[in-house]
Amino acid sequence: MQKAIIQDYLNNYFSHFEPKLKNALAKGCTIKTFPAGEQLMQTGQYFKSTMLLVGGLVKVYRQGDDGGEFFVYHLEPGSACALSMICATKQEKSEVLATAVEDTTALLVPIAMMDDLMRDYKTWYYFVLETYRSRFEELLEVIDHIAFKSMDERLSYHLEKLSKQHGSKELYTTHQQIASDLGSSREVISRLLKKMEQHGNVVLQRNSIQLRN
Amino acid sequence: MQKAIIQDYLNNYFSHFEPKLKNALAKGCTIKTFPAGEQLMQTGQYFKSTMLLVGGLVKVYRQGDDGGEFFVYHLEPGSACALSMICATKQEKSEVLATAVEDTTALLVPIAMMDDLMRDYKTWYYFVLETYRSRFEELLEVIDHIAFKSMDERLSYHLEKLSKQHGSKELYTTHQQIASDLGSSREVISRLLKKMEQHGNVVLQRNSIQLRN
DNA sequence: CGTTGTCGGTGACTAAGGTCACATGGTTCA
DNA sequence: TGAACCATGTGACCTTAGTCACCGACAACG
Repeated sequence: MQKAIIQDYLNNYFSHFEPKLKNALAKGCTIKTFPAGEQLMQTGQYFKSTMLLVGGLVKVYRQGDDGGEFFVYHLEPGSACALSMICATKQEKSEVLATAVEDTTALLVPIAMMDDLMRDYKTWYYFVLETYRSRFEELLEVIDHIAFKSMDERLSYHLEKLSKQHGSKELYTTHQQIASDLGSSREVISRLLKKMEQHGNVVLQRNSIQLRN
Repeated sequence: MQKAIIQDYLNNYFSHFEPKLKNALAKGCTIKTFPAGEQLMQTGQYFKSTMLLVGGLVKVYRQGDDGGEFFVYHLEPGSACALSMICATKQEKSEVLATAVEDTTALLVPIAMMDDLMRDYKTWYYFVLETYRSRFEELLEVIDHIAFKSMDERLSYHLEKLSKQHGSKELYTTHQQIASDLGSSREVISRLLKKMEQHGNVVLQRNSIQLRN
C-alpha cells in the first residue's frame, strides 16, 4: 500500500520529522518518479505541489538568453526544492530548470497542505526555512565563484563537488558536460584538465576522470 | 510614544499586514537607526532579531577572500532582510555584509516573536516566504548577469538600477564605487562610461553621472 | 571491415578585461 | 597661492578565456 511506502521514505530521509508530521504527510502525499534525463521543472512553470526528494539526484540550472546553461546546485534525497515550495505557495512562476541526473523519486506535497503544515508543525516550518537558507547559501557561493575565482579554481572545485556527490573519485562525464555546467567551452576545460593531469591531480580517460589527492 | 511611531511606520510601509499583526509587532518591536555608511551586518555575525526596513536604503554585498566586494542587492523600506530572518530563527551565521547607503531606520523583531508570528498570522508567513522568494530571484538574476553578460551590459543595467532606486537620472557616485559593485576595476569602468558618453547615453561629470534615454 | 559519430587534443587567433604607469584637472585648505 | 588629495583619462601591456579549424582515437554498428 502506498501510504506505507511513503512512511518508509519519510523514516529514511526525513527521520527528524515528528511522527504526527510524518503521518500528515503520508496522508496527503503522492509518489512520483522521474527517469534519468527527464525535466522536473521548466522556466515559467507553475506548481501545484512541493517536492521532497527521496531518491536519485537532481540538477538545478539556469538558462541564458543565448541558450547556454549554467549549473546552480544539486538536490539530493532528504532535501526539498526550495523554489517549488515558494512558487507553490505563492503561485509564482519558476525561474530555473531542473532535470533528473539519475532516476529520481519524489514525494509531492499538494500546496493545499502547506498552510496547515506550516501552522501546525514547527518542525515543518523550520525545515522550510532551513531549506531556503541552505539554497540561498549555495547561490551566494556560486556568485563568489564566478565573481572572484578563475576557471581552473572553479573546475577543481566543481570536480570535488561531483566526487562528493557520488561518493567516488571516479567521475563518469564528458568535458563538454563540465563545460556547460561551468558556462565555459569544451576546449578550455580540456586544456585545464590536461594541465591538472600534468600536475598529477587527475587521471584522464575517455568518458571518465579520476581524482587524485 | 514609541508604540505609536511603530504603528505609523507599519501603516506606511507594511499596510497589507492585518491590524492584529501590526499590533503584535508594535508591542514587540524596537526602532533602530543607522547613519549612512554604518554596517548593519558583518559576515559571521549572529542575530537576535530580524529587521523590517522603514526608511533609508541598505546595500547588501559579498566579500571575496582577497577583500574585493561584490554588490548583491539593495533593501528598501517595506522590505525585510531575508537573511536576518532565517539566521535569526536558526541562529546561524550571516554570510554577507550590509551597510546603510542613506540614513536608515529599521524595526527590530526579536526572534522570540518569530515562532508565534509564523503560527498565528498567515500574512506574516506569506510575507516571509515572499521576502525569500524575491531575494532568491535577485540572486539568480545576479548569477545570470555575471555568467552570461559582458561588462558593458552589466554596467548599463547597474546604472539603470541605481537610477530607479533613487528615483533620479542623476547618480552621485564615483567610477571606483561602481567598479567595486560590479567586481571590476576603475579603469575598465571609466573606459566603458566614456564609450557610453560618446554614444550619447550618459553625461559624465566629476562625482556624478546623468543618464539619458 | 569501413562508415559514422562522439570524445578529446592542439595550435592559432581574438577579444575582453585587468594591470601599470602616468597625466590632467578639480577641490580643499593651510 | 601652492600643496595635497581625489576623481578621472589614457596608452601600453598581459592574461584569461572563448573561438575556429582540424586531427586522431575510440566505439558502435551495419
